[in-house]
Amino acid sequence: MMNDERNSGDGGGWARSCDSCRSAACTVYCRADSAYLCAGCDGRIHAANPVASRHERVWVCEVCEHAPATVTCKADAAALCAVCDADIHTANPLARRHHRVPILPISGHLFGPPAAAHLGIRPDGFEEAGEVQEQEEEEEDEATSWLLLNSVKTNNQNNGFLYGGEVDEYLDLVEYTSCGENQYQDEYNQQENHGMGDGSDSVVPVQCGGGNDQLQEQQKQQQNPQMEIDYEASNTGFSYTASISQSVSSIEAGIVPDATMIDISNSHIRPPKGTIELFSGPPLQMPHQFIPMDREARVLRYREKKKTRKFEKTIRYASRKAYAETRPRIKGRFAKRTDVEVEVDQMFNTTVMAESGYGIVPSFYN
DNA sequence: GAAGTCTCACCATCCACAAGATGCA
DNA sequence: TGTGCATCTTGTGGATGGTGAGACT
Repeated sequence: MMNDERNSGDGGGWARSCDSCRSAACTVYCRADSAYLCAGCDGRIHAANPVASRHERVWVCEVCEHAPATVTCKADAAALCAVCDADIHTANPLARRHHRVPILPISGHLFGPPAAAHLGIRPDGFEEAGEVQEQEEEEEDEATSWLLLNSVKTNNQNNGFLYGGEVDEYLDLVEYTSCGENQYQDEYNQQENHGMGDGSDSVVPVQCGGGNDQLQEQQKQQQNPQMEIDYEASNTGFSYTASISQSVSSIEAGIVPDATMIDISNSHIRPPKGTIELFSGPPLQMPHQFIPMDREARVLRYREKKKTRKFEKTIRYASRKAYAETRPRIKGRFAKRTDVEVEVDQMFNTTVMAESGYGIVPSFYN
């Protein structure tokens, strides 16, 4: 199993397939075995015995997905191979300022978001000893780095977002935990069990980086339900949005060249914690007519993706928003309702209930 | 120092959720 | 009487938006 050389795996445009199961895309490279493994096989093989569990593995490069990562870019929060690192961080003087550190090998069980692992954060949420102080210093460098990059982007035409640049890659981690794992699951469960807009405090799937685009996309998905897996392979790989019956940032679809489109929705599997079972089923079907994506396209997509992320406020409870908007205020602060207002409110509700037969909880589904 | 921009705390109310209490087989 | 399950009650904390104050450019 010698796979050290780049692009020696499967077709150039696709993520290298797992050397064990040959079906899923690899996520880690085991140095001891000289093997590229998917998360499922990695967990299976390296949990088999104590010796195997000590094998040091590294993440596969998040850009090309074909070579073991050699460095972690703190600013990008991404693990990159030497070639991608050179490509990305020699593009301009500001990119060269990104703080990169040699990739930290992973040992033991590989569960939990990759970001936490390759950023030196243990799965239990605690940072590794001795890294806290160092990270404080690094954070300053990062801030300088991406802020400067932002200012440059401002001069470019591709901007308009408050949080462009490098920091969004960190926020991807938040997205993953708060949106991918919880929100989407919750939404799916609610839709599955109750349907939309059943009058309760409905969760509004406004956006997780996609804004209204995602809402529109969701509506499309509801019209044409299907299981879909979206993985932002070129990004950090951690903003992994495994969604059922909804997904796919239309932003991506808008900017990624056609030649790369197929790859977007299929080329990847880096399942984070709790999602391995979800993807351990039948391997993804590769389309018969896929167009290989070269490195340039990947790097381009990687960069474009970072530029087009949106971070708008997410309204989780439309009813609360409605109540907040109708609530009396004093200098912007919520004020207590007067008795008169309460009475009027009750009268109104009584009238409505008499007419419709049931109460109404405001909901903002359009 | 002035002007413009940005960030954040504040407030009352609603509701999801968890824990405890209760009833029944 | 003890156990397990379902239902009800209660308490807690998060979410919500407009405004002003302060920090910052």
